[in-house]
Amino acid sequence: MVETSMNMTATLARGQGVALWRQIAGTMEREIASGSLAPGARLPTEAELSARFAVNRHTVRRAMEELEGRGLVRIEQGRGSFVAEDVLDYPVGPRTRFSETIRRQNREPQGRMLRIEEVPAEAHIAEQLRLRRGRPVILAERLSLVDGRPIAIGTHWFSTARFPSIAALLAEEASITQVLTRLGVPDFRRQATRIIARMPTPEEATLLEQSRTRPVLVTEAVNVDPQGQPVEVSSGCYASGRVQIVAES
Amino acid sequence: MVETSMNMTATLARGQGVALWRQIAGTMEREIASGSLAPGARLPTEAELSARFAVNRHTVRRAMEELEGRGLVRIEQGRGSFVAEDVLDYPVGPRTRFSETIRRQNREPQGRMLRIEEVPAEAHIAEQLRLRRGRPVILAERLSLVDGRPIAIGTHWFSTARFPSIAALLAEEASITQVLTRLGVPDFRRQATRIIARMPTPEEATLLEQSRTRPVLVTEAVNVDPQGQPVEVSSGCYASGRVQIVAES
DNA sequence: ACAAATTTGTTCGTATGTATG
DNA sequence: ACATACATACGAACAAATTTG
Repeated sequence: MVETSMNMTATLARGQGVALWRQIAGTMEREIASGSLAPGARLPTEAELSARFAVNRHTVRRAMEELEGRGLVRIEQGRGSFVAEDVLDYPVGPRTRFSETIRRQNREPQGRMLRIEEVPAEAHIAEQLRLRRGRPVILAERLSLVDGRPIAIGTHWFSTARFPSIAALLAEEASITQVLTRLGVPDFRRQATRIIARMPTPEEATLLEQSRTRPVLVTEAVNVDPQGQPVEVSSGCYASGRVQIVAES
Repeated sequence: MVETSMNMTATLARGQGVALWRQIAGTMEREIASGSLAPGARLPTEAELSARFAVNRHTVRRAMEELEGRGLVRIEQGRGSFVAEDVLDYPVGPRTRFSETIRRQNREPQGRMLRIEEVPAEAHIAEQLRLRRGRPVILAERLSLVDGRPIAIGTHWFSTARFPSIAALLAEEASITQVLTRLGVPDFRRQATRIIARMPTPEEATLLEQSRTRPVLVTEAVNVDPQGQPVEVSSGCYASGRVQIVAES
């Protein structure tokens, strides 16, 4: 149970021409705007709020509906209500680069390499890299964070034959772009990005600090060099609710 | 219980240099390719297959893994295995038009209008149409089908002030593009498309003939006329698993 | 809301055949 | 001939997800 006694029973102006639910919504909006309720923080339950404001639960619900409609809170049946976090725009386009796009939104991008392995190419990875199935490929998996919150799991496949030394470089250097530059591919372009939705695996949910009942967005794309040769197959698994993918036209 | 006696116990060549699981995979691949197992059809259970081929369940599972890896079947824990249906590519770009993109994939697009209503504009719809909140807007909701299968629910908002007669036209004519042409907007362009994933509402799941435990992809975009004036806010709710969104670069 | 039945997923263990050096 | 590694195949038990009653 959350300690709520710090909030003394709020006094509302009854019969003064302003509906109680509007006063409640206004009070909560101020608390959210002031930062005393941080983004992502859990709000008191409807029962707690109705006790605090000494009103019926329906009145609180009307106020919460208003706040949800204005995008200030997020209400989840069976879980609770939460201060809305601003969703991050994740643009996809021919020159999609993680760090740049994040910094353009005045946020701080970070990355943590999860694993780098050499594995035999699965059928569809091999096809896109124009290799034979089973050929060795380097698989690099990285967790991307923004402002300390996990945002996406990126998985990248490279041909070992084309980039024999890439594993070591990836281990040192965080950025895929920089690693490819050092390997003689200073420029590459993203072809079509395919986007699907699915439920996360337990590991994905843990890494993304996300409920297992909420879906993830999954992208897949091939990066090609200026000669049109495939350089990398990359896949991203995004925490839905914290990210929206923006396809620029 | 499904009647399986029509399939007599298949005879596999043991000890002839071809692994049993490969023979099983080959047999099932032929049955799928021949069309005797149609796309979307449920395959026999692992238990039934292991009886049919007189092998251990692991051996059947190894064969199924192979087929899944090659994209021929889809295996779902607790439900069963199914012959894969090809996912529909749904491109988003500046000139996205439902019917054209579907026909280009040699499929038959259809549409069914679900409702046309005049409602007050919610905050974010109003903002994108550059109206004041609460101003009347026409809301049109349509189910899109391809080859008879529901694919997406499209919702469209238009300013009543700008298009006073649009409701009647939408009721007659299926295509948004044609209706706008007749209203003096022969050309429009799609700006950025935002894409998120979420769980469907019960109504959405029913309309899309989809399990409520599978997510949907939701797109939102604004169409603007050549002068840059917003013409329409449109949102699409896509059955994940039957469709993938393709962002062209 | 709960329980049962069905179906796939995972993890043990055991045994055998085949390719390699 | 032998040792080793690897793929194949079978068996049992249990876990997890889904559907049905």
